[in-house]
Amino acid sequence: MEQEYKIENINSFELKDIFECGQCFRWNIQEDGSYTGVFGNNVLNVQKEGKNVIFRGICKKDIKETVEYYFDLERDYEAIKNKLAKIDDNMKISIQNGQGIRILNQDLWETIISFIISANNNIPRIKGIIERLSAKYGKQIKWKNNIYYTFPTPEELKNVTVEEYRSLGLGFRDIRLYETTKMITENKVNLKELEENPNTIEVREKLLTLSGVGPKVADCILLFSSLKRFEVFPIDVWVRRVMNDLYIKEADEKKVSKNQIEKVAREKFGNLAGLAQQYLFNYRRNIVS
DNA sequence: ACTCAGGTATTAC
DNA sequence: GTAATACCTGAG
Repeated sequence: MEQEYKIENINSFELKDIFECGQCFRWNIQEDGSYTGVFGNNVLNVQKEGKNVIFRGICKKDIKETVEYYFDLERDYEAIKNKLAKIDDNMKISIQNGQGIRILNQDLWETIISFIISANNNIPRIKGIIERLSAKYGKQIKWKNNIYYTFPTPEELKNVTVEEYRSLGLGFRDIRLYETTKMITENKVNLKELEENPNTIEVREKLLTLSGVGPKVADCILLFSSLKRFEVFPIDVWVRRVMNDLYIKEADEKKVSKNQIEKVAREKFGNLAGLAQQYLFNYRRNIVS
């Protein structure tokens, strides 16, 4: 049913920072600068007016609760930013650049599949693949004369063949999606157990058994899904670049080892490494484009 | 024509 | 263990 919810005088909430910091793929900017996206069985438009935010759309449950959970509104990002900004000037500048970042509570299954698709791929193509996947196998939601599609559940992908994935433009990731879906529907990996396990090392190990999930994708899943592990530090080409530029300063960034980067991240950022990564990543990407 | 993009799996030392 | 290599696809 259609609902609306407004929050006045909000801090640490900027649409561009949240939706374009690399954590999600299904939010799209509209002509008026607002963003519309699908998550769970909901379609929402998010609009910022001054210091107020307005959420409108089709929401299965109570919109206030839904939004508070998904947008991580309970967390004190001001406090986190203050803490990180004290570390050094690099963090200070990065945070200034993306002060409105929030880490979304995204569905674990959707995050797993999305980041498998992200491997050695670019954002426009990742988004296109996910939309086609949803349009073909997800459920329709109608809102304001538009049709949106939910992200397909494991059951909805259960009988999809490798060839069908290939036809959607998955490329060499087709087999990974097929195998991972199979592992999950056959309960080789139990997502509920992962969500309930407080041991990050164990959860990570389990994620790594999934086809197409390596260290980087596993860390993205840990950080960007409802698993919400802020201590992990996903290292992709951009993070490698920014960490080398700011801290390690090796002439050839490709020679910097992953361990080296992880060590610096742990020492500098501790259990907030994931958040620090997000500010740095966002900053480095913004100064290029 | 050729490189590159949010890496992973496989193979070879 | 660690290094090298192939890999769909489409945009620039």
